[in-house]
Amino acid sequence: METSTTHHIVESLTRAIVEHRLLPGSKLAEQKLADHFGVSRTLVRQALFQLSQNRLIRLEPARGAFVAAPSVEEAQQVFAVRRMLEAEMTRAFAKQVSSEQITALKEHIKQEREAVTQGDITGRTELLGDFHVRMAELMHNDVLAQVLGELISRCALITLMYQSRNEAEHSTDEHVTIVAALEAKDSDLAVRLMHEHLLHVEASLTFDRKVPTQDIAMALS
Amino acid sequence: METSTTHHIVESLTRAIVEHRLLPGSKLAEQKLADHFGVSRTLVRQALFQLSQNRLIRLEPARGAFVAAPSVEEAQQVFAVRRMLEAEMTRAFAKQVSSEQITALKEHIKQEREAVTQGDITGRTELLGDFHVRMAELMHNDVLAQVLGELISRCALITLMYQSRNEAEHSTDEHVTIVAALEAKDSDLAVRLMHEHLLHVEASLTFDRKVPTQDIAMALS
DNA sequence: GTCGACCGAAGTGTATACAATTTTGCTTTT
DNA sequence: AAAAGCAAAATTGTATACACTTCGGTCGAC
Repeated sequence: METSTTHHIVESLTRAIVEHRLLPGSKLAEQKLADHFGVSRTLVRQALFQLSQNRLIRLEPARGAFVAAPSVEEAQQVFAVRRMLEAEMTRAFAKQVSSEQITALKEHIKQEREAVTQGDITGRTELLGDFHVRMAELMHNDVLAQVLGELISRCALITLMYQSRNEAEHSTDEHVTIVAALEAKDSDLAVRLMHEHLLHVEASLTFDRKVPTQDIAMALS
Repeated sequence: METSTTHHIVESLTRAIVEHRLLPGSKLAEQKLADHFGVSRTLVRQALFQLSQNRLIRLEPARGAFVAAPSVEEAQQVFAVRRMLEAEMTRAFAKQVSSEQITALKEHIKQEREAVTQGDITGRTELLGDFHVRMAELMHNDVLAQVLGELISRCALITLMYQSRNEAEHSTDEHVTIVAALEAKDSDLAVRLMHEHLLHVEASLTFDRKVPTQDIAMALS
């Protein structure tokens, strides 16, 4: 089951949504998508269902699929969960940190900087989030990595929508200080820095509301 | 989108899997399920996809659906994440605890006891897990409640498989002590008790391996 | 006697057809 | 002119049809 065609559709729509070519509230009509991708509605429906599980779209019975507009409350709840989870993750990480792990994280940060300086907005947002997932992976806890990944992608819409370049740079700087604390095996400091980092990211999100609607064919070009 | 027919199929299969009428490894053939539920393969496939997202089944491309057999490592990782998350949840809960919340938790524990004494194995496992979700809900953090719910259902298979009545009673007792600590606003104690509670639950799981395969029609009766 | 290839049955993957529901725009009524 | 009603068009929900892959077994070669 589950071919790669569906996956391609999911990826394509995800990018379109996350890059705001499809604005929150836009209707995603099945036949139009099917025509665009040159497949049947069957595959489109599979993809839409998958996207709904990722909270990127909302499925309304008998009415169709719409690009999700995550609420401020939801984003705040996500960040509350992340603070709980990642504070403890950081503590556990510090307890078993190795030089290879530090090297890997530093390497990741290098990529972040590159994306930020190049103005690659989608890439930098993804990389900034991946830093946290990377930590989980380096601890060899796949479940943790996956849960974190879901949480991050869950408010990717909001994060992407409202993160300025300055804030992205600030995030990378904070990643650097966290890694430094980890390298020094100062777990209390690392935990505190991670906690504050997440507070900063949440605070940097300016919770405006934008207008919905857009043309599908245009957005997917 | 998403009607209630598929939901019924999901519920029915979930019960069957969780109650071990369908053993890990069993093949779930689409046409057989469709016949059994009196629907087309379309709806069965929707249900199977949903179940795969819940990790209750595995979907292998072009081979079909099989009841999942969560590995020991995965269960341990899930518990590691739960300890991280729930320790901090407990701390946050203690900081804002109200008498209504305590009452609600005590009421929940009463239900647990009832299920345990009546030997309602499925019910008691569900209620024992729901205690933790209930805490999240009482904090008005839906995201937290949902993430926790997913984590718990993710190893429901294993938990259910290997939890004896004695262990269930022990869990309820520990819930009582946690609530008592919360009521006394002793957050440090509550956090420690929760942490130990989760260690106990994990330790109580005897990680045997059982044999697979079973007849679908039989299992769904 | 064992290994390998081929053939048929069974099962999954995708497309299409049909039914049921919602949406839309026009007509009618007040 | 605004609102309500109705019918046609569009869209979603479900079933079926067909293509393609996998699985099992038999037959034949070595």
